[in-house]
Amino acid sequence: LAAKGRSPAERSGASITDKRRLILDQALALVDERGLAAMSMRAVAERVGLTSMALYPYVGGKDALLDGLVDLLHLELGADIGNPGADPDWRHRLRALGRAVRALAFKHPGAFPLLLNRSAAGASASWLTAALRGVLHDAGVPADRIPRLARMICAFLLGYTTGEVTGGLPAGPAPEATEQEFEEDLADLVRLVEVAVRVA
Amino acid sequence: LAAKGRSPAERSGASITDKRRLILDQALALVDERGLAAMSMRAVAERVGLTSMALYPYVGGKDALLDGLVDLLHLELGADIGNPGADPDWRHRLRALGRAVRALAFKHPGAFPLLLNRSAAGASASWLTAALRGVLHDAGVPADRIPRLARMICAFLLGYTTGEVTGGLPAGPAPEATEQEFEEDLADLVRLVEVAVRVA
DNA sequence: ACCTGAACACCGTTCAAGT
DNA sequence: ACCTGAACACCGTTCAAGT
Repeated sequence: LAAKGRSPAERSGASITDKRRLILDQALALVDERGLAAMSMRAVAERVGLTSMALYPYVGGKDALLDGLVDLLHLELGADIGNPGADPDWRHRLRALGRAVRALAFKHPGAFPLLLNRSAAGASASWLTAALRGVLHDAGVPADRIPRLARMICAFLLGYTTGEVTGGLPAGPAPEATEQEFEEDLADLVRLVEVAVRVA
Repeated sequence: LAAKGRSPAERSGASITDKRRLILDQALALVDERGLAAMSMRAVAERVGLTSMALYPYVGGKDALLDGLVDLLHLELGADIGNPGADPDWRHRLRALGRAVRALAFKHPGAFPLLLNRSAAGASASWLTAALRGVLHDAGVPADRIPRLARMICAFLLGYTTGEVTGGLPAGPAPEATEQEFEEDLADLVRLVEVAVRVA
């Protein structure tokens, strides 16, 4: 699954950081396939073609590895909605953001709950907040209300989608929200922002 | 810490289920004091005064024990806001609900994230949803919108407070929301409900 | 420089055996 | 009936040793 039998630091590529990334990618793939509980240092190492002790210089322990996965998820989220070519309609952008978060959750159901469970320290972590604040700014929300409202929406999106993926939200009849329900909920979110503008 | 040197099933009390509860209580206390990672079967057993193998008949494995903790949290939440003597003002009740959830999070920061991370299957899990639906009903939200809106608010409250307790929400300057910020956010939540009524 | 073997102190869980 | 001892297959992590 990893690159074919390459020797370490082959051909003097920038491999210190590349290898770290390779390990993180394989760890995420493992979590996607077999769940978070199956992600042991030994299992990750085997997937990469090493022994567990060899991972430590690159990812520094299991806890740090989990933080690395959180970073990876944030990066993927950032890539899914690139800043360039942004829709001028903030309503569209807010919906797109919501859909991107939800898509990430379903793509990585095992790892996604880490986002809300581990502190969002990394620089890439603030991407979602930045995007939300941009949306609120364009919506005309007064500047002093933007940080709090962005935080609220972030909490809602992560809580909602985490709940879908873990079953943590006591649902009605269906365990998961349907696509359509989610779209309606996004519409309510848009309305909340519109109210925040009018109240100003 | 547990009851003084009682023999098992002492005096033929209803001890099968009592002992289970005792174990769960001690497990929660352990998580409160030393964190979720420190909660091993062996550590819980030692706290109760048994060996780890003796726990299995009562709580049935570690995974089931964690589900038991989730149930305990839901029960505590239900007790914190008893149905009787409910404030007739739905706005007050909604705020009280939010504060109760937040208080629970800070009382059990280690265990609280389990609520969103594990499926809410137990009967006591639906308590929060039921209370929210009651609030929305009294607010005059049309019946067909209540389930979805209750789910949204639940997702928001759990996501928000989990994020506070874990640091999982990329915050602004301060890591945690202040009490006052939270109150303002609750006010926004009330407004969201008011909008849901008007749109009807 | 990069990796491994061996070892340590822990896990969750089982099952036969104790009282 | 209720509990334990011993054992199994795993963990995360360290460190001296290999190449």
